[in-house]
Order: sequence, then structure tokens, then C-alpha cells
Amino acid sequence: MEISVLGGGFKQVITCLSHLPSLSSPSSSLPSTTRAKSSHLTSATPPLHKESQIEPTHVSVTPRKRYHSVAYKARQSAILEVQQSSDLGSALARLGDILKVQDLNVILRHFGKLCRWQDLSQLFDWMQKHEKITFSSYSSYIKFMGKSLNPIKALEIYNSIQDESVRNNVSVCNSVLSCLARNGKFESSLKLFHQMKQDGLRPDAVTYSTLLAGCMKVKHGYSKALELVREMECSRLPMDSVIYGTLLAVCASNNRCKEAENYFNQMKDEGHLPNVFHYSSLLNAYSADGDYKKADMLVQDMKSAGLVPNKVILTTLLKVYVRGGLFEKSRELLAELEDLGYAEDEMPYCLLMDGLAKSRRILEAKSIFEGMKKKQVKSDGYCYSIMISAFCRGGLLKEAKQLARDFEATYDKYDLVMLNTMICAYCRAGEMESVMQMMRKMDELAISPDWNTFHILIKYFCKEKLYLLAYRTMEDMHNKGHQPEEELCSSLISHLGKIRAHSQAFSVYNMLRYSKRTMCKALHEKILHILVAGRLLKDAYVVVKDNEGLISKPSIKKFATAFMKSGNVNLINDVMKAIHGSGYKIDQELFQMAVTRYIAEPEKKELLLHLLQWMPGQGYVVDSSTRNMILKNSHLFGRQLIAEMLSKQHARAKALISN
DNA sequence: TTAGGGTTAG
Repeated sequence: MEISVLGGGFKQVITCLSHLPSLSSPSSSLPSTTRAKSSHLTSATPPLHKESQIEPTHVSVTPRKRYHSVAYKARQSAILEVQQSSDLGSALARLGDILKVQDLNVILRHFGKLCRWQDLSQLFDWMQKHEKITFSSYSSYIKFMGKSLNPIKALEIYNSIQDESVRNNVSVCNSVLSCLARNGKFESSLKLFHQMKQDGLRPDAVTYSTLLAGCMKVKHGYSKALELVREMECSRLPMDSVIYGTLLAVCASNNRCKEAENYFNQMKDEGHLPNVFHYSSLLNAYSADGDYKKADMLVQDMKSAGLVPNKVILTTLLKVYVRGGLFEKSRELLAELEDLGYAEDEMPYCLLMDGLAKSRRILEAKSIFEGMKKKQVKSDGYCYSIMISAFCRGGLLKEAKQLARDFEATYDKYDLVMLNTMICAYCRAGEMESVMQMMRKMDELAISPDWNTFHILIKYFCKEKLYLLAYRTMEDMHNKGHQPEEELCSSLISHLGKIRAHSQAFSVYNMLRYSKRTMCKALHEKILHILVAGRLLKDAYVVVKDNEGLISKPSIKKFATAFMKSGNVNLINDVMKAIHGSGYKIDQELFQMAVTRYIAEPEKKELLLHLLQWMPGQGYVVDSSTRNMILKNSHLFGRQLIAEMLSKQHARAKALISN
């Protein structure tokens, strides 16, 4: 009955196939609607080859291919049997001989599409073992490895390929590169790409498209993308609409608004029609600087081209309006989103609330929040975190606290953003107990505060004069890979200095020093004072040595005096050289102190002799009282040597005077 | 006959 609505060709195929028991069953089990839908297969255009191999029942609808050889039918039936078998191993043992490589590839792709990773690997291993494998087997298998998030395995497979023609096959290479790029290993994929080219790969447009897609998620992605585009141009590979799409997305994610616009126009000039995604990327680029005039024009242009703005387009437009401070227009657009059923979750509301809050229009944000709660919009708590921050920002701490409590009562699940928000709210409200409670919760969930929250916590602890707690928090922050702001470090260093936590102060100084941030000069001097006060003279020496020319003379004098008095005697000469090197003119008092230390420790006589020898070369000579002191104790050092050195210094002094 | 892209919102 159903068959009568179909063309005669299809009817005949059904009749013909029904002779084969294994093939007739899937077809007859189709519901009648599905069969009716399949009627397009009776049209003159043959179905995709791909499809025909996976579903042999739909094969050969064109009259020319209506009848197949027995061997062909046997293969098709074997493909189905292997695909449906519950014991792949035995199915392959039974049917492997009938199946050609291309049949096995069909099965391989079938498993991949259905995410049957176990079967996929088992089949691939079998194919390798029986040497029934082609480059397309590798290409498909590696692609699916990438989808199953196993880039290491994919790379292993690729590296194990011995046959050079397969290794350099462009589609195999593209698969590997795509697999690395999509699994966040963009740098590795670029490296491999260069290696592949050296080994003989001739990249095609797909190769470049793959690599360009990787540029989206990385830092400096835009400049990398430009390099790739230039390389493409040099190889005379034409741009197509896919590549333009990728490029636009790269521009958008790197805030390259002007460039996105240029590519968009270039694309149109070359005759490629932009689709919703192209528009969306460009619109997203506009949203970065809130250019609502351009955004409006673009959406208009899109409509004239016959495209209907979808949820993403309209939400992005809302973002543009919010960024541009057009709150009235934003409200109207939000209403439109609601009418279209595009505001079923909290996101568009949050966008607007956040924008209002950032413009200090807290009460307006609050009214949006209340409106969305009244409408019972689906929320996972994000709107709470926005409003709690908003209340904090507006100094409405009571409201913030109340909302935090509401949130705690409604949701028992905390996520990173919420915990950060709550900690910030409680810090602002001065609720130490609640802050600690939230921190414990973070600990339990193995979540760590974000950069901003760390700052707020540290500032809060400083305000409460809990400097050691602030220090431990900063240490934690540093260990988690965050770089604290210089100003915060500087103030914590001062506080720690005041409570005589000298080594902790030095540790904060070092966190800053070994980060890539620039440091203001005064900080070196500040830490130097703290270290000197704490008698951490060796550390102080390192600070002086590492910051030649950045420390004032009085500070150097203070340090040097402290060092000569009680620093490590073995480093006295080094300190002399360091302060001289930083342009400080060493005075007699310091020399006298140094000599006194050496006299007290005669076993260090080599050091004294070294100092005396070094002095004249730098224009220094000992004064008479130091000289007398040395002479008085010269038996400790060897009279002859001392006499020689002092006479050298004397000669130098005379020369200096006559000059 | 194999490989490629993409949108919003922490």
C-alpha cells in the first residue's frame, strides 16, 4: 500500500532486495513515514555514495545500478552484519575475507559516527594486522581519536606510520593537525605542521582552515592567523567561505573589529554569500566596543539578504546595546527576545543587569532581577551573583547579604563564580565568620579564588590587621599562578615590616620581583630597610647588588653600616665592591669598621689583604687612624706584606694629592 | 572519497 506512492524504481528495488534475508529486514522494519520520506531517493540524482554504503537497502536506485553482482551483495550484507554484530572479533574472523578495504573503511566510519570507540579501535587494529588499510583509514581513525579526546593516541598512530606516502598524505596530515588543534594543543599542531612541510607535505586549503580554527582559542591568535593567510596567498590557494568564516571568528575573539569588517567585505566582493555565522562573528566583533550603529546596520543588511536574525544574533545585539549604554533600546530588545521565546534562560537578563550595575544603575538592575524572578525564568544562580556584586558595588551591603542568604537557601550547589561573589560580598560587609565559611567551602570543593577575589581577601585581611593571614593568602595566590598587583604587594610589605615579619615581607617582595610585572624603585628601598631592620643582611645584600643605581645613598649607607657591623665577615669585601659598583663613594668609617672586623678574626687575613690591595685601584686609601690600627696589629697578618700594601696606598695617596 | 569553520553569556 505504501509502496504504491513511491516510484516504480523503488518498488522494484524493494522486491529485488527482499530476496536477501539480511537486507530485507531493516527496510521492512522502517515505519511507513520514514519510507515515504525516503522517496526522494527515487529522483534522478543518486544518493550520496557515503549514505549508500552505510545503508545498503537504499543503494542502487538509479536504473543503471539496479542489479548488482552476487559478490557485491554479499559484501554489502557482510558490512551490515559486522556493524550489527555483538561480537566484532568473530564477525571479522568470519567475514573479513569477503570485505574489501573500502568496506572496512565504511564500517570504521560507522563506528566513529556512533562513538563506538572500543569497536573502532578493535577494527582498526584488525585492519592493520591484516594489512587491509589505506590512507583514508588512517585519516578517519585519527579524526575520531580527536573527537574522543585522545590526541596522544592519534599522535602515536601517526608516528607509527612507516609508509612515507601515507605519512605525507594531505588528508592524514589534516586529521592529525585538526585533532591536536581541537584538543587545545595548538602550539604542537603548528610545530608538527612545519615538520610535515619539511617532510614533503603540500598543504591544501583544508590544512590552513584547520590551523586557522586553532588560532581562535589562543593568545596572539590573530597574528598567527595572519601568517597562515599570507602563506596561503603565497601558495596561491584561494580563500573560500569556510576559511572566511574561521577568520571572522578569529578576528572577533581577538577584538579585531576593523579587520573583521575588512574580511567580511572582501568575502562579499569575491562573491561568497555570508551566512548567519558570518554575520554573527562580525556582530560579535562590533560588540567589543559597543558600536551599536554599525551593529544595527549589519542586522538590517542581514535581513535584506533574506536571513532571519536568530537567538544568537539578537542576544549579541543586546550585548552591543548594553555595552554602548543604550539601556532603553536594550529593554525593548529584551522584550522582543521574550516575545520570540528567546529569553527562556537568565542570560539576556543577566547581560542587561550586569550592564546596568556597571553603570551604577543598581535599582534598575534590581527591577530587571525582580521581573525575571516573577516570570520564573530558568536560572542556575548566575543572576544572584550579578546582583550580589551589584549591591556591593552600590554600597547596599544589607541587600547583598540578604541576597547571599537567599541564594544559600535556594541553591545548595556553589560554583566558582558564586563562591567568589559571596566572598567578595562578605568581605565588603565585614562578615569575617561568613568569609571564613565560604573559604572553607571553597577548600572542600577544591576551588580556588580568582584573581580579583584574592585581592579583595588580602585587602580585607589587611584592613582587619590580620597581616599574617593576608600574607598566607598571598602566598596561596602566588602558588596558584596569579600575579598580585604591585600596589597590594607594596602595602602588604609595609604592614609585614611593621609587625616585624621581615622574612614574610621579603617573600612578598620576591613574588613580585620574579613575576613579569614592573616594579617601582621605591619598593627596593622599602624592602632594604625592612631587611636591615630584621638583620637579614645577606638578603639585603642581594637586593643592593640586584638593583644597582636604584637605591638612594642614605639607604646604602644604612645597609653598609649594618653589614660592616654584624654581616657575614666573608661577604664584607663583596659588599664593598657592590656598593662601590652602584656608584656609592665608600667613606672611611666603613673601611674602619671592616678592618676592625678583620682584626677581630685574624684567620680572615687573606680577606683584609685583598681589601687593601683592591682599594687603591678604585681611588681609596685608608686614613691615618685605620692605618695605625692595622700597623698595631700587623703581627697578625704578616708585617712584611702589610708594610708593602700600606706603602702602595701611601704612594697612591700622594699621587692623588699632586693631581 | 579523505580532511576544514563558526556565533551569545561568568
